[in-house]
Amino acid sequence: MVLLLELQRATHATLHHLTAHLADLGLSPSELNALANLGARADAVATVSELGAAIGGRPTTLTGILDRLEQRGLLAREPHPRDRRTVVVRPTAEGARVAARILDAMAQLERRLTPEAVEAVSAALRELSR
Amino acid sequence: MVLLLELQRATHATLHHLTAHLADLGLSPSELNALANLGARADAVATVSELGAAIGGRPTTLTGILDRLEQRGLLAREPHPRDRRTVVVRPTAEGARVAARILDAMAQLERRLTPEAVEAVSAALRELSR
DNA sequence: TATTGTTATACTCTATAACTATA
DNA sequence: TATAGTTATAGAGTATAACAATA
Repeated sequence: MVLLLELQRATHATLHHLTAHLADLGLSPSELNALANLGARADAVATVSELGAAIGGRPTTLTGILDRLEQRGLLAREPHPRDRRTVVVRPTAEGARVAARILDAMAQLERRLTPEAVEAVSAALRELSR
Repeated sequence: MVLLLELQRATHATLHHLTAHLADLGLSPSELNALANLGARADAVATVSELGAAIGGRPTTLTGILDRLEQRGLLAREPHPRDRRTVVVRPTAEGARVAARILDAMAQLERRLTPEAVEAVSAALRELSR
């Protein structure tokens, strides 16, 4: 088998698993991904550019995703303290709870693998993403 | 880091790499994925359902993707010899050449990893896709 | 001049449900 | 009755280019 084809398939399958498991949230795969990425950060805060880099999305895509998450009260846009061109994104209290739920569901799937396998896959994925 | 977030990121990054490397083909990521999956099969032939399962897409998505690939002369729809409800999809001669190019670009990326790493990742991805 | 984020536009992907033809 | 694939519709993701505000 070709690894990249398996990669695409696994991404589809895990995304489908997550959206089904978290269907009551009514969030799209990209919305789940964006909120989870934000929740996984040390301070749960990022600029739009940083979040775009983290999820592999373009600024134009981010705008729509963030609009919907903001409209649902899951995150807020704030001005950057030092650069007034930049927008900082921060989860609300409810957004943080939802992010924790998503990360928990992801961790549950991850537990199918041994810690050694997780580390090996992680290193390989970083190498492919270079 | 959360492995599933890295998985999403790697999928985006590799897809972006491939579409840039094969920009002259003018194919969308899903079209590349469908054609490569078809080319990776032993006989390069599949039903619409089989291809949908392979790329993690719904029948409704497949219809559009296959329409465009057919319109470009890269594949043909044929009746199934035994079940007249079923449609068999087969690359044309040009489609087979394009599929080979896509698979070659994928293999090139894959060569960044050792064969052992490829096998480890492959096993882990199958486990996550279950 | 260059960068951040948004808007405008057009195309592609996705999900749901309804439909046709066939089994 | 059930299944394979398509069509219809609406919402979401994507790329490109243009834009305003700021650096």
